Amino acid sequence: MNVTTRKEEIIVVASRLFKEKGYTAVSMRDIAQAMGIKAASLYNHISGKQELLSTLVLRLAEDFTLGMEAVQQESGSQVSKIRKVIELHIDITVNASEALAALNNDWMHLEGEDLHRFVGMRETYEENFRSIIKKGIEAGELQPHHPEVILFSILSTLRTLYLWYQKRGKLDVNVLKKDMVAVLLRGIV
Amino acid sequence: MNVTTRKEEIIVVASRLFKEKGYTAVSMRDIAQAMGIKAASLYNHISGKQELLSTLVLRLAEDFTLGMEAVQQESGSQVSKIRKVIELHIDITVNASEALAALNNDWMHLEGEDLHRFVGMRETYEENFRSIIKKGIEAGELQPHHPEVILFSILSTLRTLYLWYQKRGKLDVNVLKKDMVAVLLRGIV
DNA sequence: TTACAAAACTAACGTTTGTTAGTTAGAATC
DNA sequence: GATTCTAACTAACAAACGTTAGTTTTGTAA
Repeated sequence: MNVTTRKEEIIVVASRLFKEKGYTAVSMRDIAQAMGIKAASLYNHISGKQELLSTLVLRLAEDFTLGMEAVQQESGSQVSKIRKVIELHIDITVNASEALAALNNDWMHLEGEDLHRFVGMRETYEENFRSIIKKGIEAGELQPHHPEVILFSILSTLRTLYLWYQKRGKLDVNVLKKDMVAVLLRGIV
Repeated sequence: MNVTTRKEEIIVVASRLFKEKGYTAVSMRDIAQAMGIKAASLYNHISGKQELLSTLVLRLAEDFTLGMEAVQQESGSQVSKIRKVIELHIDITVNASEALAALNNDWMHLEGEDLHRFVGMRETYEENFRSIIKKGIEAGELQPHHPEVILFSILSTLRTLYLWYQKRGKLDVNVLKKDMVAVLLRGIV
């Protein structure tokens, strides 16, 4: 009994290469070489390059969607929901930092229904987040800034967290959560 | 006398395509078609695809470097320097939003000395920013959070500004500056 | 030992890629 | 009017691409 299938191994290797050079710049021969086999052998396990991308991206997109739905159904304040969203991003980043690169940079190379589905999920996600922020402003919990500025200030930081969170030594996840919540909610001055 | 050279037109078209699909996914035939000419004709004006990328990226990188040097030589508080950096990013974003995509996503496809130079410039830039933040914390101007968290929270938002600042209608540049400074410095609660 | 399935291989395919060479039409300069 | 320059063209190249077909090796179960 093997703990991971060969297919899963390919996906892991591919996500690492995609992170380094981007989906288009990585060839099937690159992926094969990184696994010590020939390109044609990959096709015993996967249907093609596109499957690698769509698996990586859509899996993660569903994690985000489910996480956001859970947050949405909570009963606390809007600020506490935002805190939950921040923690959601950090949790996903910590154990899927490679695949996040594909989600952020290569989603536009999805094809057909996969592309359509991803874009829909992303729009829904942003709309849910925007709704939390607007309610927070209405309730007087948040400063009355342009909601779009608030939304994308937070989201930009969370989305690119994968690029830097592991660069400088090991930031403990809980410390990171605490610091990021503080910085994103209460600022730095 | 023409106000822009043909070469400059190619660079503009290329940056637009690079933003949409990424450097590797854009072919010379794509660029040529977008200009209504054949791929081979491009070579009357440029030396190759790589020149397009390095021109786009290094030009912008120098803008950032010069801007940061100017900020560094100011005499105000560290917080006012950070405010200047925020404004610098917004100014560059507003009139070079296409090229910023290449700088953010495709710099790794630079070759040889160009790659080396870019990475050096980016490291210096981050180091200068980090230094401002550290001094700000020491001086008691900034909250004593992990400097790395502060640095990349701000930088992530500024670097991906090009992705969203023009999506929702026209945000006036000065309003945008004011809002972003407020959100990034003082938070949202 | 045989049988079977999993996972590798070699060889090749049709396309697309960036780029070069050589040519041509029109405008500017002498 | 002859010459030079600019900017387009056609044709073609070698290399790299994703993928397919058919074959061989390897490990497991009967």
